[in-house]
Amino acid sequence: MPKRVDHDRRREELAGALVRCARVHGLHATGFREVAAEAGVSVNLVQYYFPTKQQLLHGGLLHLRARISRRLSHALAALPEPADPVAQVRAILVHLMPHDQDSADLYRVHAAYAALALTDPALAAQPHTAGPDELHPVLTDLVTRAGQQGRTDPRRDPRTTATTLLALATGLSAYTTSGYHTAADAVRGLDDQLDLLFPPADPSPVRRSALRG
Amino acid sequence: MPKRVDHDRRREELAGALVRCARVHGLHATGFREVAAEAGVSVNLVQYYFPTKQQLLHGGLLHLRARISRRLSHALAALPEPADPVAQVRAILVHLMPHDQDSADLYRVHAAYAALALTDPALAAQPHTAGPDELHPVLTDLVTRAGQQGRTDPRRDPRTTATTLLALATGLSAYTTSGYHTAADAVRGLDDQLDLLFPPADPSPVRRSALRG
DNA sequence: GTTTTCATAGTACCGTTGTACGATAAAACG
DNA sequence: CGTTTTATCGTACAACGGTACTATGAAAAC
Repeated sequence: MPKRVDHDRRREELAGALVRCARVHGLHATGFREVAAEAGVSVNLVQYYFPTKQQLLHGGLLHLRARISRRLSHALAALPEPADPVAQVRAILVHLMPHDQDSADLYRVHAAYAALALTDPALAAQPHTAGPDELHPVLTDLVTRAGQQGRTDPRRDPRTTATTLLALATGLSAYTTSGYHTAADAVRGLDDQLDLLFPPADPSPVRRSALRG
Repeated sequence: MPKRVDHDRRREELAGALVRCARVHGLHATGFREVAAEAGVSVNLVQYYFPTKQQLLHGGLLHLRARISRRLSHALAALPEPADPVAQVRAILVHLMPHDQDSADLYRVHAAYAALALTDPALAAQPHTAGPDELHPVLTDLVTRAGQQGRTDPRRDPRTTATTLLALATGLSAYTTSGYHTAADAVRGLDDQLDLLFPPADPSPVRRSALRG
């Protein structure tokens, strides 16, 4: 075997194996032995790259976040060019939710990390474990831009709208993952909310005025 | 010690101890020994009432659900008499969210159960583990009643509205529990959404018309 | 060509966990 | 009063977890 190995690459492989295990048996039940078996290497090799379990878990979290972030970038890049802020908001939220097999797996494990962080201070100390820390400003900015284009009620606080949308996506994702409804239902719920917040410039009767006057 | 003991009572006590432990160290890290120590009894006594760990976990879940349900009933009973459906919806959702120490603990452990159910088929098989199974019809009914009173857009599907509200409450609760924002912020977000869905019969300028025509 | 370094493997150790077994005091029952 | 039941306890056992120690073949360095 060669002497020099790309440690980062190897860590990525092992972190991928960790996520693959956690997706099935859960994060708490995934240890060195399972990861090693999944990756097809010895137990000690896992320890060679992740000396302690905390580092292993941390590596898995980094891997997870990188994959989610990559998916999000692709989704945004695939949007048609005249960047519509509402469409961007929708793209971000939809691709945050478990809408296909891959994203369902990612969300599942991410939820497991979030649950673990509730009681594990070492994980909670890691930035971006579960919260919308870095996404919230982005959404706030997009919502603000949409407001400047007159797409929403100017009296609404964009930060509140961003929080609401993120929380809704989170809740809908949780229900999808629990099997309470389908991914399509979740997307429908999200679109419904987007229509409510950013009413389409429609020739149809105005949504709300029907029940006034 | 007396010969006859109310087993159900004892089980409640032990389940309470389980929840108290899980609140701090997490559900997966809570075993017979911690529960026994928390309850001030021997390890074997816990096993006497919950022979296996699955039964112990199941007992804790039942205890949890009973307490949440009791809190909800009290919240609904405390409402002023001419039952306003929107106020009832709000009461249900607010008291589902972690808005004080007790409900924060309950939500925390409930979230741990939900996370565990994602990978533990035995828990997932238990009804009402995490989903809004029994609350959704209630909310749908209340939203329908609100619609009959002309409080909301008649074109909206009450079931969709109920799902949205539940998912929003879930997401806001998750962020509160993760420490991303305060419980008051979460309630504000919920109230904002309720105002959006059920605009107050206001003398003030109509919310949405400001940006049309 | 020898020596050092490095990636990998096997195995062993110790703590913890769920679970089982046996013991005991007290109450109930005859 | 004796016996049986019952709530409780202490201890033990087998398995599994993370972690540490040692070995080994191969590449690199000199």
